[in-house]
Formats: sequence, C-alpha cells, structure tokens
Amino acid sequence: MSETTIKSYVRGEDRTTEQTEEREADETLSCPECSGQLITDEEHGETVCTDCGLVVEQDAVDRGPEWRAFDSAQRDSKSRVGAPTTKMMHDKGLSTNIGWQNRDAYGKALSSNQRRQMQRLRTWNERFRTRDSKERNLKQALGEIDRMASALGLPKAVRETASVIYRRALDEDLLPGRSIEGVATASLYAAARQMGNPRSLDEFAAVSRVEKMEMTRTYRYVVRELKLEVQPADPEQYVPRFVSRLELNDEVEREARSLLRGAKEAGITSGKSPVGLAAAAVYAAALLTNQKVTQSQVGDVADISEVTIRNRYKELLEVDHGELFD
DNA sequence: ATGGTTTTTACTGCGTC
DNA sequence: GACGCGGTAAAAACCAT
Repeated sequence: MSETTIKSYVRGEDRTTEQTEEREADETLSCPECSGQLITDEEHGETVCTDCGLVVEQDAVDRGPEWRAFDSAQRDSKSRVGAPTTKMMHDKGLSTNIGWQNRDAYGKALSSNQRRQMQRLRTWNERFRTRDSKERNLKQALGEIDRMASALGLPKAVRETASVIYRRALDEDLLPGRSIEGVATASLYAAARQMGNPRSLDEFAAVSRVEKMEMTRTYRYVVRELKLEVQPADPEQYVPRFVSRLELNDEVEREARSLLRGAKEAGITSGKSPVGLAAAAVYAAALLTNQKVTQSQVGDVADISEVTIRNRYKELLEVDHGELFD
C-alpha cells in the first residue's frame, strides 16, 4: 500500500476554530524557520527575519504609481486610470459583443462581402475575449494563492510553482466545472509538497475558502490530468515546524529526524500518515532528550490524535532498540 | 460498491503531583 | 482530584480494487 497522501480528519468545532485563529496570528508575523520577528524593507522590496536573516519575501511589488506629481493639476494630467469597473459582471462590463444576425443597424441584410467580414470580426473578438477572461481568471487565482501562501508562511518559490501549475491547469481547460479557488488551493497544495515544504490538508482547509472534500477532489483531478509528480510527503519535512511551535530546541529536531530515518529503513512508515509519524517522532525525541511535552500538546500542533502518536512513537522506539541488537 | 488498512473516538485503569 | 500516559474496542475515514 502506498503512503497516505490525502487524509481528512473530523474533530470538534471549538478546537478547530480556536487553533485557526492562533495559527494565523503568529504565522503572519514570525519567521517560518526560527520564529523570529520579520521586518519589511520597502526600498529593497524584501521581508527579512531579524533573528536569522532569512529573506522570506523578495522583489515585493511597489504598488504606487511610477510617476510623481507635485500638485493636483499634475496628478490629473499624469494619472492614467479612470472610474472603477464592476466585479458584478464576469468581464467587468468591458468586453464587446457582436450580434449573430447578419443585419445592419437598420435591420437590412448584409451583403455577402459584409457577412464574411463580420464573421472574421466575430472570430477575432471571441479570441481576444476568451484570452482576456483567462487573464482575469489567472489574476484572481494568483491573488488567492498569494493570500493562502502568506497565511501558511510558504516561501516565494512555492507560490511561483503554484502559479505555474495553475497556468497549466488553465491552459488545459481544467477549470470548467471547478471553482477557481478550488484549483488555486489544489495548485498551492501540490506546489508546497513538490517544493518540500508541505502543509497538511487541515492547515489548508483553515485558510482556503473551499471545503476539504472539494479540495481533495480537485487536487486529485489536477494531479492526474497534469501528470504532476508529487511524491508522498516526507515526514521529516514537518518536523521543524512542530519543533518550533512547541518551543523545543534543535537537539529534539535532530533526534526526531534520526528516528524517522530509522523508521524508514525499517520500512514501518509505509501507509502511515506522514504527519502522524512526524508528530510521534517529535514527541519521542523530546522524551529522549528529557524535555517535557505532553502527547496532547504535540497532537494539538500537529492535528493528530493522541492515540496515533502513541502507536507511532511506540513503533519508532522499537526500531531504535532493534537497531542496537542488529 | 467493497474490503483492507489506518485513524479517531470513547472509555478504562494506573501512577504521580 | 486532575493530569499524563497506556491500552482496547468499535466506529469512521481513507484508498485501491
């Protein structure tokens, strides 16, 4: 049986909402690696961690105009934008439609030459219009991807990968019948895993506007249609985040990683939830290094039940002891 | 749709602070 | 007595067939 790739978990409403708020509050402000404070350097367009110097975000967009105006008259003459468009219409009311009746404004039939010309106009109009609609679609999706990525503390490279995946989905006409948000979420989920920075489905569900069921459906669909190569998440990839959220030190992280390697060697990881494995490894590592964490604390940050942690960590320790006698 | 595997829920007993 | 931990049984969820 293959490694678990998709799981959904049912749990109490109160716990879920409570955690969501906590998570969003500290992840938008702190460094994903060391939890240090982030500062934004406007001039260089970078967001940098004050503790470890990690550049979390670079090439940020300066959304101001590229011109300068010193009084209102100059502003009027230099500004190139007009009244806001409406989002109520799918094309913001800006596209052109060409009637299908081959008649002119007076209702008279067109000559065959004119008809041919109109046909050509219709063709090209349609081409530009669909292209524009794809652009708009893309823009909205990229905004959504950006929003979720920053809520989850995912680096720029992941967003770029996600946008590439989304573009491909769009080009291959995978969108009809599916929501933009759903495909955007699926793209980001896949990208995060491809880039070795996975987030669990529960974490995505917390920041996405899409229900988990649609997420998994869409994700599967996109992966299959695009033939994306997404290898099962490596449990080790979850370790640093759990360790930092539990405020444990590097020693625990190293120990947890080595436990996971041992488990992988012993082949007891197949079919098990990577998140559960990582959580159990962190718990076991904390015990081994004499640091106090409870199973429920680990379970909370990892969104895993205590029973699963118990089962996994028991197996991890068995492997550890077994190796001594090998 | 079904069956096999994994995870969760719920409940219990034991030891410790 | 509350808490952390370990175990079990049954239910639910997931995935492949």
